[in-house]
Amino acid sequence: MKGGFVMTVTIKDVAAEADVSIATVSRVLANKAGFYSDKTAARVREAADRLGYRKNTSAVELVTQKSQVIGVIVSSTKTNFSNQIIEGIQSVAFKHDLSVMILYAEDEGDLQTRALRTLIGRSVMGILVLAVQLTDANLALLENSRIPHRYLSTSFKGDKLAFTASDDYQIGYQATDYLIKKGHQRIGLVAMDVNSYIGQQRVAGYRDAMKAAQLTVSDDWIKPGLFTYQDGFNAMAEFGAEPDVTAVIGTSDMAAIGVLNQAQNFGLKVPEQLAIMSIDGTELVKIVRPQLTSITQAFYEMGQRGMTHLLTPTTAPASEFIPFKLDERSST
Amino acid sequence: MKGGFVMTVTIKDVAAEADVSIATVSRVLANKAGFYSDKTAARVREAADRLGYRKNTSAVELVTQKSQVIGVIVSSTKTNFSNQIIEGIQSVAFKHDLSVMILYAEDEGDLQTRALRTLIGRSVMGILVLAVQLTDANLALLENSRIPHRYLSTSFKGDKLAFTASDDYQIGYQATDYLIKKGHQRIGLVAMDVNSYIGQQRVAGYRDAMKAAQLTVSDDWIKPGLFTYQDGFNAMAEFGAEPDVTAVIGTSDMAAIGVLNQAQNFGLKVPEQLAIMSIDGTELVKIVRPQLTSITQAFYEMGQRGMTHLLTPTTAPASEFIPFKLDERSST
DNA sequence: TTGAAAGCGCTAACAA
DNA sequence: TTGTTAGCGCTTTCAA
Repeated sequence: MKGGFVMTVTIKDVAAEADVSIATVSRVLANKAGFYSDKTAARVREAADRLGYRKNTSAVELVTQKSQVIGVIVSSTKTNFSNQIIEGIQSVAFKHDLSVMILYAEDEGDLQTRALRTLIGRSVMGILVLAVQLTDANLALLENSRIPHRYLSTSFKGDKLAFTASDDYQIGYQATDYLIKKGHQRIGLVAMDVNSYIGQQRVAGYRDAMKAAQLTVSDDWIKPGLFTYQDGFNAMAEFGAEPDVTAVIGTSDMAAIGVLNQAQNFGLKVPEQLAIMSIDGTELVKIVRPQLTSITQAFYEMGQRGMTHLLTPTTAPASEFIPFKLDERSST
Repeated sequence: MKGGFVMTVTIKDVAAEADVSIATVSRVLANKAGFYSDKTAARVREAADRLGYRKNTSAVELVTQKSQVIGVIVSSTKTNFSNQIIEGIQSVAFKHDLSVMILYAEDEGDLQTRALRTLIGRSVMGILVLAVQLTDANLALLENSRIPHRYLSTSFKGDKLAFTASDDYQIGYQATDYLIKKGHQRIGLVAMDVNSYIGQQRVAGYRDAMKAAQLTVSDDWIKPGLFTYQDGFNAMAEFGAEPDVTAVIGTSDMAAIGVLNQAQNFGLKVPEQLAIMSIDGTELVKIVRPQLTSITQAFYEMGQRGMTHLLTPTTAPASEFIPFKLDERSST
């Protein structure tokens, strides 16, 4: 009460100060409406304020056996659009008074395991896995955790795993179809990770669109990578100064910009001599010249909807695709 | 033991399984070396594995009165370089077996308060405030929290607050000085937030460098903003197609790119008719054409060092500047 | 080297 | 509407 150094003030102190029991304090502070009178509530809140009381989260979580935290596992490298998704997540979390705990991991086992264990150990109330491809072992770890979870910006075959993502097959298909309608018959597709389901789906969409237009695909129009700027740049370097294709789809914004820069290094006019389009549609496509036509994914909404579904498992669809759009700009 | 549904396994179950007391289990699992024999330890660990035991973080934190979590408050808008800083933080956190909890906030009171309360309520062991400018009330809240904390990528006058940042005065000075040495005498400085200490310092450095070269500054060479692409773009629009300046410093990469694009819209040749340089030096400066000369900040290292200092308060300097470098590219 | 037991701060029966 | 009390799962004296 008078002592020199600051003790942490507990519910007990507040109870004493307000001259009620700790149970009452607990009820008031947890807003268990109906279980206390207004006067008491006021007294308690005043006392709490006066003492500078802060609820001890660990204690609450221990006794309730759950935490008001949503865990997000995100790749640190593919963070170009992750921010937008996370903002969407945060916006919903804020409304529900939840905290968001973000952990970085890669497409690599150790960090994933570590992140997962951290989250599971904290009994977070939900886990969102954002654009990272879990190893089989970690997938099992998560699935067995009994913690509600959902994958964002990653889709899976079948309906075992719940995800909220863009339909990458359709992305591949429609990007290609758009270019075909523009008159292109020889189209490159570059920098996707063909070991990922996303990459495979985009390729499949691309191939089907070509086939639907009765166009034959040459295998070296397809140049894999890891969605990076450098992969796009290198892919274009392989196409050369007199490319066999008249249009190239970069499977990420950075990749498409890589293509663009290398094309310009070759002296190719975009879009006259080479059309380029991009998949993602972050702000980056607007800061390069010419601005890139893009498949624009609704990342913010993806975060919002994924988070919302995580919180309402009963009404949520098992999995869901978020619509994307095609924004025509100056590169096609 | 046999029942259909999975109960959460506690230290007690492990103790029974290994036929020791819970105290022993606790000691083994907390690696209190010297307080148990090797055989016992082995038995305990086996039992824990067999049962799939996971330590309950809330319980640990409740009893030890501290958590193995570092809280990071970050702006969601200025996230261009935040990722790099966060990666630096994570790398150190990983080594020390700490979790990092990232909360988004803005230069706006409510979200800040919320984020701060969340962190304080969890008794995190440290807080890193990353490039967000706390309001006075929230500054007080944090300072009074008794939780170790540090500001990253933000500096302050005086030595009250501990920070790890770049020396923005020097950044402003050296960027300007470099252009002067290149022969420029009329230099613009655009898009910094002049309400922020960072912005003020950069302007001060700029002015002093000009003065040192006996150059007079015209006030409309200085065009404030919020470090955004649009601010850079607009600033250049104000300079016009026949700008009064021969060089412009964008106070962020995005701002500088805005300047670049508007300059090119005017048909100005860069760097021949207008030199442009950028402050930050993220990957963005390399994907535009021409590539931008930049003051390159060591963000990753900033995160690493800031985090390290947070963990070793006794040996850490009160505040520290992280060296930056000047990378000459094609825009000057 | 091990065990018994107290207690971290809080919630939630149960009673009153 | 309020109070009493039994834990939540763990760490840490204290004793053995």
